[in-house]
Amino acid sequence: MEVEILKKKKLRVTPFRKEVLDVFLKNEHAISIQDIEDALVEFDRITLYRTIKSFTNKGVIHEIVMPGDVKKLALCDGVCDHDSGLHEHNHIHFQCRLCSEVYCVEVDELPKIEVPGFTIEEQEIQAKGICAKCS
Amino acid sequence: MEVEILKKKKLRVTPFRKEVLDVFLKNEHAISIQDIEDALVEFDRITLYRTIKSFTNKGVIHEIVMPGDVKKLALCDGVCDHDSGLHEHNHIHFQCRLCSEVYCVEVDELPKIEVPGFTIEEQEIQAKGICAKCS
DNA sequence: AATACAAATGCAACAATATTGCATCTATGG
DNA sequence: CCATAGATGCAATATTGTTGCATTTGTATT
Repeated sequence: MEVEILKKKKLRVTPFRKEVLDVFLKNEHAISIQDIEDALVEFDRITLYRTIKSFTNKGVIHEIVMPGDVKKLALCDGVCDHDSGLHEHNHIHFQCRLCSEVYCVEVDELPKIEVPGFTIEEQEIQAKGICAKCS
Repeated sequence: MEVEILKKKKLRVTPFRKEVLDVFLKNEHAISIQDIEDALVEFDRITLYRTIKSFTNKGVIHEIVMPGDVKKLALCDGVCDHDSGLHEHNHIHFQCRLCSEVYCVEVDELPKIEVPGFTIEEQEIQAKGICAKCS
């Protein structure tokens, strides 16, 4: 599983990368760098940061920053494959007011915003409320 | 101007706070903490951080984090008045791909997203494209 | 299977960003 | 004008992220 994901994105397969990827695969919600550190038994912090950067650049994961919260990371759907900026997501980022977890939620269609004078090329939606589990 | 804003939000009026508020009033786009530091002649960095925190808590300003960019700050419309989380904005956050500036753009109506199982209470939209000036 | 080489790792040092404690000062309501 | 809660300034420290460099490892190629 981890191997296929890495190979598909042309990333070299190493034990450490598989471990990091495992942490993402074991969580259905977005995780913080601290969460990853807690899940790993022994690791080098610098290598972790570089791994995260590689994963982000190749579209394996993407960053999510909810207002007032630490940066979180989540697996991409498989369509992301560029080096910076917003990714082509068909999902919104949702944070639950009760459990504080951040989820990437699939939506059929994102509404198109129109703003006079501005050309909108990409957009992302961040929402807060109550998640399915806490309802 | 600065005094009214501060008093309305029940914040004590000090020379430093007026200076910081001035920096916001002089920019029509969101600014980084670095931008504020550059605009001030002599200041205490810790006091600046605390001022920003007070302003944010009282809804004078709000944080904007665009993917891959540093945190930026912008004045609130006047409707924000709570201590954390998303604010009740009627605008979207827009970053220009060319000049990199971040703008809060007023929109008549934000589209409502529906997600089965999730109760969405607040939402924020982040967009990228070309701004009015760079068009 | 051996090899060559680009890429990843691990360590040290450091840079940027943000917070806490505490003593002092000041804006504001009475 | 005074009392005092809140703001400031300084020192120390925490958190988060980066860079350089020597060494190791994964992968494609022979």
